Amino acid sequence: MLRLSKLTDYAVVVLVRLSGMEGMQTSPGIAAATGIPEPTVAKVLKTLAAGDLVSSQRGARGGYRLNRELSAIPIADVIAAVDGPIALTACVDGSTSECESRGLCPMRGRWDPVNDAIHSALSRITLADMQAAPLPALRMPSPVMAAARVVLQSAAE
Amino acid sequence: MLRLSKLTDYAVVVLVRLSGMEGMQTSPGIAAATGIPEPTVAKVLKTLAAGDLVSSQRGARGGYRLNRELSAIPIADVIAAVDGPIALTACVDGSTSECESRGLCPMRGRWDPVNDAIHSALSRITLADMQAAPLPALRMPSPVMAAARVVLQSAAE
DNA sequence: GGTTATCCGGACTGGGGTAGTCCTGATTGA
DNA sequence: TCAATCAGGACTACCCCAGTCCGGATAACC
Repeated sequence: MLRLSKLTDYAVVVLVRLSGMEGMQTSPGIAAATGIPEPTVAKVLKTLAAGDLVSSQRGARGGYRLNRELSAIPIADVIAAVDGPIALTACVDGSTSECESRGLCPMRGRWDPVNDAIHSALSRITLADMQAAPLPALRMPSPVMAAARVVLQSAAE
Repeated sequence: MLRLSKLTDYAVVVLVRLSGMEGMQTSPGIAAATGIPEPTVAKVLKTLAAGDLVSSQRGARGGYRLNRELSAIPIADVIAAVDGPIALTACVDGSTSECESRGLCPMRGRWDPVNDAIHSALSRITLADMQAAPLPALRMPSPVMAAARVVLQSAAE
């Protein structure tokens, strides 16, 4: 199974939460709203700020806010900010360390097309594509929406 | 960084090696040819046999052989055989365990489009695409091939 | 039928990486 | 000046993977 760090999952949750509210939001506030432990939220936000996805404001009444809309944030950017460059193996992510069986390995560099394919796939999906009506305080204006929610529910379980 | 288990990388090397030789091959033989430790090769081969990518033959003069040609093996199959189902997060891989912040998490099931995109990207790339002329005993029939090798070399480093 | 070569399945362990916490300092507004 | 908040780093505990090892089963050869 391809594994994504849990922090990336948290990052998506946090970013969606940020987009849902006006103005600045503090990490304790986001933690309370999402159920993610506060120190972890702070860690994620700091990482996202370093990746230029959010801006921070220090001091009293400070907090974080989104730099771009969700639809302008491909999931690849989030993964890159939290987990580093997108690559499947250590062999091909630009590391300079030598592979132990370098002289015999017939696969050197061959993962590149795979990495490219994944990167382009992830670049085409934005957070807006992943976003849906927030589950808490859900409004159901129509039976269609209710049906949609059932589908989403079962897909998630 | 998306991480692929090292075993998957080994699996690709082993499968390419299997395709390069006629008849049965033993795990010690493959280990010697690839530089991968013998117990690890055996482990990979057992996993691949369970995934129906290779067939095994017990007893003296036994060994392993490919079930299909490289061009008929998408990399997605290899990953699925070695690492399990292709999914980015534990949330969406069919596990029955509950997410700790289930009621608040707005992302339940939202990774599905991402997983689908990655899966389809990986299904389009076969081992034949990743294979190239084996580096040991390399033949260079034309300057074009020599130039190609330089490109592959630099891409791998 | 015995011997040899090989695969099979599981258990075990050490190391690396991640998640999560904590602390100290810097910045800003009241 | 004080309180609220972010910044940056260090630290620890835990989990998972990589790699090894062992006893057993199977098949070919002599």
